[in-house]
Amino acid sequence: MYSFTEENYLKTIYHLSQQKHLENVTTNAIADLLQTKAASVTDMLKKLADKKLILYVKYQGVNLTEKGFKVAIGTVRKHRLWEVFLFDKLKFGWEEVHEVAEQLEHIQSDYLIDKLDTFLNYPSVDPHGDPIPGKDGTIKSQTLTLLIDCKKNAQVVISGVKEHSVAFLQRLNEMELCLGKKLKIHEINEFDRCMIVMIDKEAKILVSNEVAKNILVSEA
Amino acid sequence: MYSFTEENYLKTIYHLSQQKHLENVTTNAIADLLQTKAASVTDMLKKLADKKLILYVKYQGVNLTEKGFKVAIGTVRKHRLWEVFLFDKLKFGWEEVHEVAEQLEHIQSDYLIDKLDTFLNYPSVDPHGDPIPGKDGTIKSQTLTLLIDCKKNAQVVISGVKEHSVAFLQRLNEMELCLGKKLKIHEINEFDRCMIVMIDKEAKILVSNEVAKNILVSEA
DNA sequence: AACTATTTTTAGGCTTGTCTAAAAATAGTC
DNA sequence: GACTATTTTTAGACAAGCCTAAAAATAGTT
Repeated sequence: MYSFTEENYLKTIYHLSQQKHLENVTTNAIADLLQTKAASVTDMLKKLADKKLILYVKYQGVNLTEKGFKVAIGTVRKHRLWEVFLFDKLKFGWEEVHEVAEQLEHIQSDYLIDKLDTFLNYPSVDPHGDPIPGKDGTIKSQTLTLLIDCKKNAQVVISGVKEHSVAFLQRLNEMELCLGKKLKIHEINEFDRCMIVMIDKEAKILVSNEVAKNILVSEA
Repeated sequence: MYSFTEENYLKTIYHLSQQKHLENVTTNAIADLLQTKAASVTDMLKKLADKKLILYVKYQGVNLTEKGFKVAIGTVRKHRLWEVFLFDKLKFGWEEVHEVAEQLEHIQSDYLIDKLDTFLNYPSVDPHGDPIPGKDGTIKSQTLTLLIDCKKNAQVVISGVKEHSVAFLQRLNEMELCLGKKLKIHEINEFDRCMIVMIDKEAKILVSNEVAKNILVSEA
């Protein structure tokens, strides 16, 4: 099995390679995300390369191997299943689930994860709308649109968020925006692209373009 | 907060001091339970003493301080709540819960444990009948009797086990004995003290004295 | 009280994962 | 193409936890 730290590195490399398709993941990018120093990252990259979990060329960044990808995707699966548990069952707020799931994702027991998946009734997305990889490592990713890119009078459902910070999610809580809310775009301001949006055919609220840039929607 | 390892040492010292009342806990006893070497234990005892978690006198064994006791009892509380979760919600067998709970007990989040306690509806015992310490560290321990010490015709309820090994618990599974089962002692053999016991007023089964020595019961 | 067996501690070393400071490689600019 | 800024790697060190082997303390026996 792989250590807490190894799983975290692999998961981070996975997330970064998702963001910047094709390109190699850089040492500094990993250090930033893991809140550690570049020198520490280099050390770990050598060890992960020795274990054939990544392809590492000095000064050229890294990519996951098939083997490393499986570990990373497994960690993401565990993380997101635990998030669903915390949100659905323990009634955590969606801004609270990430931190605790960062710990829970490293519990080592495939049996546990199978049982948890069953208990949660095989969820397909986590509380932020991110897809949960299957046991076999496949991900069903829906193509979502940014709210900011929607046209006037469009009717949509909130299906995800691009930004995962606690501050942003709390901002959405204050506006009573959460996954599954149905929106109709009533007006779009020409100057700053802020929107006036109707929630559940009732309240009209103002959504700043900064907020709208980070909300993912699908057609209603 | 305290590390995974520190919590394990404190929990072990707690369990040992429960067993052998009054007396100091010895280095070797800790090493045995934690499956490590005496030299490693001595190292850690010094560190725990520096942090005022234990009272340690060279060659004389250790005792928990108030501070160390709180950490230990907190870890036991977390362990047993997770066991209830695994058993009640995820449908683990009672012989399967311990191993995974050994990992889950080290997740750091008081908020999580509060929420879990609520979700489980404030259980007072774990799947083996052991009491779950309260948030304040108090334990309501019931005084239970060993099945072997019961008299003929006694009517009792299985309320705990003295032995926690997987092998023993599986043995009980085979005999369909579990927590809450009502027993009536039909006969006690004079020679080897094995018992013929009626389960739920139906099946009569033979319980060896080795098994009866490790089952805790309360009056029906 | 002395001798032996057992327990516990010390000493020195190893691994994992981290750090700082300095060196080397790469990228960007004139 | 040379010079500078940035990124990355190397070198050496440190803390946590563990180990083995040897020394010291304690306990048990006669």
